[in-house]
Amino acid sequence: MKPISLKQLAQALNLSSATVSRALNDSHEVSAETKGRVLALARELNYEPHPFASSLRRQKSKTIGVILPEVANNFFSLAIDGIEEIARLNNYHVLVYLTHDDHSREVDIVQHLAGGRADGILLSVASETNQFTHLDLLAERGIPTVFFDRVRAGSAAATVTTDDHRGGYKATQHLLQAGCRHIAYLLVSNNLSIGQKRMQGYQHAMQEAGLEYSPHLVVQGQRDKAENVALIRQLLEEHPEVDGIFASVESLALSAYEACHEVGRRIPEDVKVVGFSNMAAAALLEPGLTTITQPAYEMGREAAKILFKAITKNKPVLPAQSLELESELVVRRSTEAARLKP
Amino acid sequence: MKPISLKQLAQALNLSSATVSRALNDSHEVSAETKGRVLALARELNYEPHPFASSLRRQKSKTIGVILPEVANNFFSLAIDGIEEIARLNNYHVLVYLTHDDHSREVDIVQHLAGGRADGILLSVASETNQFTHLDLLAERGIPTVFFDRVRAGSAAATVTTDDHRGGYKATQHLLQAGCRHIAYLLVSNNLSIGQKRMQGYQHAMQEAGLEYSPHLVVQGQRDKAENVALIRQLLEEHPEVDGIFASVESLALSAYEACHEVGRRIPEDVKVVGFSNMAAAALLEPGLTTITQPAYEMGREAAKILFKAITKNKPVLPAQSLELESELVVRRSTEAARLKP
DNA sequence: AGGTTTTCCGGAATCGTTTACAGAAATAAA
DNA sequence: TTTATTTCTGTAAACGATTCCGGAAAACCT
Repeated sequence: MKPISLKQLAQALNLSSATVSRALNDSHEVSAETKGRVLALARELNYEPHPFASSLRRQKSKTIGVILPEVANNFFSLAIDGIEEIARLNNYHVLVYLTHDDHSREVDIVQHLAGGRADGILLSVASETNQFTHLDLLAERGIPTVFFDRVRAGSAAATVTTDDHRGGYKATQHLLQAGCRHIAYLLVSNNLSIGQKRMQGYQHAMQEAGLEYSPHLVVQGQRDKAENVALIRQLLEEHPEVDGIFASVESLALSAYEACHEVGRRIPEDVKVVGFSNMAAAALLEPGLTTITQPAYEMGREAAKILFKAITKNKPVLPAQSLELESELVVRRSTEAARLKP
Repeated sequence: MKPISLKQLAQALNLSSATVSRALNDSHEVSAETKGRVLALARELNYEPHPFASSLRRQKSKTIGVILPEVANNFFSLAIDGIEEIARLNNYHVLVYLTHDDHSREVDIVQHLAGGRADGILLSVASETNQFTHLDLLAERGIPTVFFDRVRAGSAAATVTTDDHRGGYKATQHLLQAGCRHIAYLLVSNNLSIGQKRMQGYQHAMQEAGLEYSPHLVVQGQRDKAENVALIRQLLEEHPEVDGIFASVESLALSAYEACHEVGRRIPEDVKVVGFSNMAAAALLEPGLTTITQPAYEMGREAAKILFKAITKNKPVLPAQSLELESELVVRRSTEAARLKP
């Protein structure tokens, strides 16, 4: 019933548990012969060390914690995929926690993890989070932390992000080139790093084109999807001049599509849409959605790699290790310029 | 630097660690007064019990393992969401592992988890898996296991599934009603429970309509997406009579769309498509995809609930606890009958 | 008062490993 | 041959909690 313990193994071999432990850890101070005997029986009896006993003694959990706002989201799903891959290569385990963008939940989780359950943490902050005192605990405890995508503003830790400013700029510029003049910006939260940076890129492009930035064309989404559709719909009705929409996150791009349908605005003829997105089906939408696509899988991998470098070297992660990966503009029909009559 | 231990806490209070432990666990054999003192200082010093020490002694990991084929998939993402929710309510932690449909990986993971790292397991088997000896270990060790969606055929454990047979039947019947006569069936793996059951539903409906089942119209997908598109394309070219496609998993529905585009078959005029899917954007595809939608979030929740019932009662999960939830046919334009000329 | 039961607390063993320390045997050096 | 070194193994003390016992003090009975 219960798995076999090292002590039992030792008894069966007429050895002390110390020797057996050393043999299993391939220590140099045990003869080749006994090593062989131990390994043989261990394999035969299907022995494996109890993870927590080992963790307790070594003060290593062999586990990392991943804290995400949500997982029903193509970006985070792909990121988890990358993270799990690197963790597996390092023989580590992955605990996943979801904040659902709730700050107090984020604090709870971090506090729990700081208790020794994880050797390191990958974090994409909740949109509600604007206080970061809970992260000080991690620093005190010396638990390396890497932020990814949604990062802490002036953090002392490493971050893995995409070129959000540039992405916002590229998206907006693309809309401008397609002929848009009144471009709305949709974001999910004002105190989120990504929302701000992407917006700066948006403003930058607008300014460069000699267009003035209008706060009325900026819509901040809520957590509820139906509400977002209503908000965008309201925007379109109150501002019929809007001829372009830049959604800084995937879900808002979809809401924009729905809102346009509802109020009868055709994409791309009346309104052109571009959005940050990692949706596999972006090309199959009606019409195909022009996207700024982040290398989500690679971001997960890279963030995990940085974390493991810190864990294995037992050093804190330095901000200097931060990485900024490039996002890609994928042009599809949602931003197609009006067709010339043949 | 290091978190405070129970022993230190006891010392500071001039109490034995036994008493402090009991106080923290709200034992009846410690006076209200000392209980108060302990709790107060514990809170002040931000004490929390070391998870592994506690786990080691109590032989409870407070952790469940979730083994999935992949996470970049709307169904599994939603399921994780539900699982995490229930785990949190039970003060449990969630380890996530991905098999990428690799059997040997599944075996590895299960063996690791059987070592005591998890108190229970939620499993959606890899498509490669057709041997289940690795699961016997879990039974021996008394680790409760609940399968969900992709289940073991004649398993002795509980399962949470959707009415796959009925779903397949409904999908096919819907295509038939829309006028299809040559319906192709796409599945991901022949030894997967879901592929088989959904196919039975398909065959059932075909038979009921007096149509004969043709193995040539059944396509088994590979792991690679591009390959799937090619396979479906080949099907469409070799069998121009195909006027309906039923994709038993989401990714194949998308591949079907692409294949149709490539060979110039219009949906729904030439070919109608229906697929199992949990894509949020199904309605926004070109054309909107008719789906059989599974209650993925609820399935995750229910599977987790069953698991926790077993964990807290320390009983194995019984097959009798199995649950079959209803899937829903959501009709969209991809199966719209040919319009009558006005 | 004497006996019995509660109430409350501490000592020490325990969970299953790892590792500092020590010591015996074997080998090398003198 | 004696001494120094290497090679191997074992004893015991950790890691940080929980819990079985046992016992002192207080409270409850006659």
